[in-house]
Amino acid sequence: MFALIDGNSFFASCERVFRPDLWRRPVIVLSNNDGCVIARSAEAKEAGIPMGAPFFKVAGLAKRYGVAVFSCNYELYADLSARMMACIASLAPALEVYSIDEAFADLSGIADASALGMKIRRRILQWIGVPACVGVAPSKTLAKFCNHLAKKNPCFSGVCNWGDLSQDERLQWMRSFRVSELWGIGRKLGEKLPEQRIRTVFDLHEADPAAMRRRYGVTVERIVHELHGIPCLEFEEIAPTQRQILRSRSFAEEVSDIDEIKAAVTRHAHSAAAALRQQDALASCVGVTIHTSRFKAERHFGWDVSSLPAPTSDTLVLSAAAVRLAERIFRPGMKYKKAGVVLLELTNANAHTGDFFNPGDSARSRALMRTIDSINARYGGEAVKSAAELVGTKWHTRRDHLSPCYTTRWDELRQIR
DNA sequence: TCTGGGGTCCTAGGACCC
DNA sequence: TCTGGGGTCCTAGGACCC
Repeated sequence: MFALIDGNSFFASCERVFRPDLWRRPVIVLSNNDGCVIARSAEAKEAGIPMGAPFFKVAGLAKRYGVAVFSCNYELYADLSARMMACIASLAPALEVYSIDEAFADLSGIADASALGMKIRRRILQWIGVPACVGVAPSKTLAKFCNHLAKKNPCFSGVCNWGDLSQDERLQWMRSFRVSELWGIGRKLGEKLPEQRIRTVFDLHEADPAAMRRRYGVTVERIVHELHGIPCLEFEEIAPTQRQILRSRSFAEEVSDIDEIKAAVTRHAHSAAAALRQQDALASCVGVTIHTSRFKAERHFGWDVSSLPAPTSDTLVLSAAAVRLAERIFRPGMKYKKAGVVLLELTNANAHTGDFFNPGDSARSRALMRTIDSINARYGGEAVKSAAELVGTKWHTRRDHLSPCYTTRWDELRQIR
């Protein structure tokens, strides 16, 4: 049996943890650069604010309903997420962290899964302050579906166990949900399947797996099996190693100055390299993207990659390569809105065999990186950075509604008088 | 004026091997 | 000279997830 534990409106709930005055008010959280709505409390959904809407289009609506608006405070969400995962791990035998707000737990051998689900939910609410729902079922897809039921239907009190439902109830619930709401069915399939008279989750459950495979590929065939309780997706307690690391951000304002582009690219290279070292990996290849706005007539999507002489995790090597690429793809006179750095061809640092003529990172380089990482861990992610990053401010990310990092910065602790 | 960021998997087709 | 059968690797593009 699998359980899927999922924080409700997670980012919005995180913003409420230290703000009891917001417990009944509508809350929304915006994407980077205050671009789009990416999380909404139940009250904000009721007010009619759509998911993914550009903020400038719903700002009037938000004001009218007294919605509390927040810029994305990823540092806060990541810390509360880690606490939530630790809390689940204190009760569940094995955990697969699926995303920042969700985890699968392996409940094989648990006698009363519903009772455990209730306990997990209560503990997360009490220890972390975030409401969560639990779905329990013999496959991941059904666990997702049950979690969805628990979220939408108060009759489940936050925990829905497939095993507790009669066959009639199961079919009834499957008939009442559109196929497009199912995990693994996205926009395209959600449009294509109804053309073949597959409109509800029940219709897909009744479909012939072999025919589904022929028409839509192995992914849809697996979903059909999973709906019958035949697991096709494995429980992955140990996350597979990442294949690429990407850092990119939109700019607050358009940028035409190559030095500001280089400042942004340097920042992203620093951040990506830190993530690389965090997972004990080396990169053999680095790529850079610079984009003008998608919404303007005159456009340029610049992109190039270069191979490094030896696999490395040295920020200075990676950022120098990234800056060279940026210089190569930059077109004078274009107004850029976004830049990114991607690290590719990742390998495990501990399994790496050096090349006699190209030994890669020196002991001196590794010691320097360790020192930078430990200073940044203690004093904040950008305590040590390249002087190149000090150029300009247009490339910075807009974050006009940022909340304090209540749990990770001494000077932003909540004060109570 | 203002429109996010970070990932993975699958498939088809081409190039190449014996 | 031409052909059949079996295989791998790489890439681009599409689709999906949160």
